[in-house]
Amino acid sequence: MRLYNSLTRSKTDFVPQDPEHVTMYVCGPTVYSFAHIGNARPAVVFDVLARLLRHDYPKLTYARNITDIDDKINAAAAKAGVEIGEIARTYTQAYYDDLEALGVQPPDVTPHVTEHVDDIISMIEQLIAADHAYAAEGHVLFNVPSYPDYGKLSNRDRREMIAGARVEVAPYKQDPADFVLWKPSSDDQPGWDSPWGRGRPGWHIECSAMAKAHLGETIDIHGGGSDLQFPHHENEIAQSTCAHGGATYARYWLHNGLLNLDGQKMAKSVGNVLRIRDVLQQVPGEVARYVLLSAHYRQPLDWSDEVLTQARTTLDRIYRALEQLKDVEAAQAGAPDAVLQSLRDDLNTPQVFAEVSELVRAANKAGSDAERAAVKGSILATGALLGLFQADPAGWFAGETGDDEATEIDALVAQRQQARADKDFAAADRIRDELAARNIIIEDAAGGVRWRRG
RNA sequence: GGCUAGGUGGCAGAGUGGUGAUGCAACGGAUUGCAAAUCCGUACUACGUCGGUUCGAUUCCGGCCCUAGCCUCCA
Repeated sequence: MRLYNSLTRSKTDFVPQDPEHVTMYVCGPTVYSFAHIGNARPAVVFDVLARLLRHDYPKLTYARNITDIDDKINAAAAKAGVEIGEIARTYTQAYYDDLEALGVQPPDVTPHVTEHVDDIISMIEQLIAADHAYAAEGHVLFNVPSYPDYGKLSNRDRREMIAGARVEVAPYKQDPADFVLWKPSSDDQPGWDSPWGRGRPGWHIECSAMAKAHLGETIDIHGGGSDLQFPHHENEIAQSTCAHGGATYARYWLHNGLLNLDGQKMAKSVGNVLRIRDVLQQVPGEVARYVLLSAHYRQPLDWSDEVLTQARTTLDRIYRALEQLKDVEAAQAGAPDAVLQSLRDDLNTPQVFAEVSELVRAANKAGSDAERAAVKGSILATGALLGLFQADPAGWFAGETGDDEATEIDALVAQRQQARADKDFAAADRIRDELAARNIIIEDAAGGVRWRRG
């Protein structure tokens, strides 16, 4: 498997430190509001990577955190007049629900910051003991000059950053680039007792502490959005490396490209957010998932109604082929080599979709039962790696149709079939028009009639 | 201003130093009671721009233009 490592800015062979046990950590959300579709991209992309790693290696431990201590959560709670925990719980559950709808398998571990405050405190103590951090006015700060490699991941020169003059200068900082590991809480703010008084962790330390707690000092793969490369991941590297006596923190850094809406990145801070649940009102989760995988994960992805429509059309075509094969038992052959090779080439999902379309054509042309069984097995096995194509085809085409309505439609379709058998095409077309008016499209396939939502 | 990605046919989107993926849309044909679907085929003179290297560049190198991201919270 080859992966593009942001740290070396090159595609390299992936060699796990322990081939018997691969470890991966992905930055999860801060739960202060509903997740938007851009937040879904890393979840979906790294879900596919996790599936591939499980396919290729005997064991994977995949951790994706929930950041449930954050000043934005505090602000949301204050605004809503509820406890912090309630905000965190509400949006954590919403995140789980949204991802489930997108076919994302739960990671092996979902660490919460609130459960790791002790780990955070002890890591900060280690950093202070090693002279990489210092306490000042109730804060604890990481001393950036103490780590000469700082800036390596984001290819940034410290002096130039300071020249940018956008770093916050605070009187208690020894160096303008120093960042907060721990900060004091006022009485009305959530806080935890610590050697430096009652306070709460800064933004970056939680990932370092949780990765260590669940995956050890050196992890194989660390993923997240490209906007986290600096400062978040840079700071994680500094903290973890310095706390662990120089041990490598993450061996492969993977960053997904951002999602654009109207040519601009989608972000809560920009205000052009499209929530996952808004998208799910519009299309099935699988359509959204297909769109998220339709561009290479490192490329920017423009979200629009057009790409949703195209994804739906493509999935219709795939499910149509599977529907034709519904009476064929799929061969247990696994995904085709071409598919595996494409996925192992830095997760080239667009290439995989090209291969899927070849499979679909082969399915539509297949003459023998053996061929049909083989190609069905290939499509389903490919889909299992992508988290797609696993739905029941009839259910896919019925969409949101209720059982009662489906029964009624089935009856009308049967009537039309009888009319056609009687060569009463006027009656048959009348029924078809009637259904068309309800946005139901009839397809007279070789093996029988099929109907779908238009 | 610094750093990092990109700029591919009507749209989406891979990829490659020399036989121009794939899907959608378009067009023609087969099939069909008619449609839809499916299959076959065609086309769009596709690779931001100007130079360089090369027998040959969309693919390598350099300049320029443009876009997005990061440099501050952000997936």
